[in-house]
Amino acid sequence: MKRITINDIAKELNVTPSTVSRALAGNTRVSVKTRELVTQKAKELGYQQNVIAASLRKGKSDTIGMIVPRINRHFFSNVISGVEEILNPAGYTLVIVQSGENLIKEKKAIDMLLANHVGGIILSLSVQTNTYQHIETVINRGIPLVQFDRVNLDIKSSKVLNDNFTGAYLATKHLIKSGYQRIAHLGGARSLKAYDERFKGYSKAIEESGRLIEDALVYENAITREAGYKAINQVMERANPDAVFCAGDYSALGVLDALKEKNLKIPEEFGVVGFANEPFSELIHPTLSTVEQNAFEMGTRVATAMIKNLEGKHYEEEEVIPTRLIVRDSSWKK
Amino acid sequence: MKRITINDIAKELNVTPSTVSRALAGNTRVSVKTRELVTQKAKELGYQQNVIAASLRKGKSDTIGMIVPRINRHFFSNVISGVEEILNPAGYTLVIVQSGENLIKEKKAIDMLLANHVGGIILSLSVQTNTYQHIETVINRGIPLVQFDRVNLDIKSSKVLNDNFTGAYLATKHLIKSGYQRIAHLGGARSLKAYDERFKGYSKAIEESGRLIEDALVYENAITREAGYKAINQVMERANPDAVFCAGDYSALGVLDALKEKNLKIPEEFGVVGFANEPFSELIHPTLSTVEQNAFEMGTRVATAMIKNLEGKHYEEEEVIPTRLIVRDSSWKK
DNA sequence: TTGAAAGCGCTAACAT
DNA sequence: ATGTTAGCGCTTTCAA
Repeated sequence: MKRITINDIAKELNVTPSTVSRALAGNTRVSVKTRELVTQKAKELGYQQNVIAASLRKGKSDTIGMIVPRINRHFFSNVISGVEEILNPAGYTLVIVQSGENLIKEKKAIDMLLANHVGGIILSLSVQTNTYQHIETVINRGIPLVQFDRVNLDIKSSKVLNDNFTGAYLATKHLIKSGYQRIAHLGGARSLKAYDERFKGYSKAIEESGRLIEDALVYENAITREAGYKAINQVMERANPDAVFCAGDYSALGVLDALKEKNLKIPEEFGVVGFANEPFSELIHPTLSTVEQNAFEMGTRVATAMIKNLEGKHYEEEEVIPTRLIVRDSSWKK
Repeated sequence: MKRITINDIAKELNVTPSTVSRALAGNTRVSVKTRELVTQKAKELGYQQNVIAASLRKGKSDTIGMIVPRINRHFFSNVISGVEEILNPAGYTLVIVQSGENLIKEKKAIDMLLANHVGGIILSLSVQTNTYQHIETVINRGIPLVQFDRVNLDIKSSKVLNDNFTGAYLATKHLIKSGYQRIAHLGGARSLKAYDERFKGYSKAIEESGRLIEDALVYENAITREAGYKAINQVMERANPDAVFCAGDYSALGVLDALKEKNLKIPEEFGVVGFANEPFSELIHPTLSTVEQNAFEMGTRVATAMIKNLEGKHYEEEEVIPTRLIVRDSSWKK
């Protein structure tokens, strides 16, 4: 079962491959008649362009590489959907690779994508990433880069970010308004800007209310359910909180575990707000107040930025996607 | 910033590109010394193979295409992880495309992958798919195909399936043993084998217990939360069930909504078992009994089957991955 | 408006 | 053990 090439079409029509190539590309320097003839014959023979050959010749491809820490996270899989929504209709193909939150795998992923001559790379850094030469390589090769969510600000590229600061600020302010007095914060690794911003949003709200940031109320690096459970227990022992803003829904889950164990009433005796609006957050009991990140929209913006880069070059805007507080049963206090 | 090619290496070393190519491929017909020289120079110059050129020349590539209905489903994203786990270390690259449960997008995805000359295609059919020429095309092109989960049995290819039948059988049997009398079933589209098998497993267990399959207790095509809610309300009106086996966790969620609305005690007055072990199933209240599908393992098996196809050709085994009943609070009755 | 010719970077048959 | 040569399928100058 040999594949049909432009040469086959050329022979059948007694023209040259060049003409066929041009006709197929819709080049107006080919007569309308010939173009029609070619298109029709192509369809008749079941011709399909050999993208590989084309991109070898052109030195670039319409394949875009995307590196994410994990594909099975609600946030990332929705960003991916958003990216595809824009990229596919525009004629681009998306290759997705997982770094698994691992620097070495991230480097390999970039190597692989470069070896495959992708037209551009979309990247969200792994937690581990603390060295950036592999990313500079992308820039140096002149390949468009769009960073999102977990970005490195020093690297020159388009960036699409969540408004983590405002999300955290609103969440904390909401806890304050609800009447909670001693509001704790379970954060993530502050080396990542996303988590640092959430901490800053928390701090701003606390300070605005005329209170002090107490170190004893803040716990860094607790983003899993287990870590959240342990962290809140420690904070409760040392700082007597009556509410907590968690930098992630999973740690909030751990907090709920601990509170139930202690038979504390939620939200009457203790308020909880998470971050990310994971699907489970509205399914658990009590339903979890949280911050929505608009992952899908982020994806569409990322893709749009990539296309601009691909077309015009040197589009280095930094976009911020708004976040939105969702108040549910874990924090609303009459 | 020009890329280093084998020609550059060849010139520097005063050998021919062929030698470099062979050396890089580890061909033993090149002297050990030359091989070392080449490898070192390649590293020195920062050489990176141009995969595009290689695969144009070889007429095939190490890129494997994978088409799934949705990437943001727990099951599929975990299958993907499993596939990557095997494929990446083996030197293959995975391109993931979503069909969005849409036949037209599925066709386009296949076209795209074929145009990109992928070495093989991994596929799980969309719900809509009822025509199969586009898949035959893959076979006719001689490109290895591995189907998983949502497969078409008439198409000749490797297949990896869940043991839906046994999962459903065990789930239903568990409800029977727990003492429930009138066990309903909310199923999916029976045109998909997966859902048909679940229905059959349910039927077998019911019959074995000496009861009859009552049409009024069975509801087809309810796999979302909303559909589950509506379906169970209808079934309760017409057939007086005291338990239900749902073909999916989402419909089970809808069932729980309805039961809570009616103030029925779970599991005392009504038992529920779902299917898929979605992450939320152990987070909701009551925790949901369900059937685990071992998505990750399925992925590793799929990848292994693909590699066998890639190497030996015509490996058309049909593998079945065991499922496992997980009993939680929604069904255990003392 | 079309053709001729070259070449993207690599591999593989066929020498030597 | 290495070199020569040809060509994968396409695009793109340059020429006509």
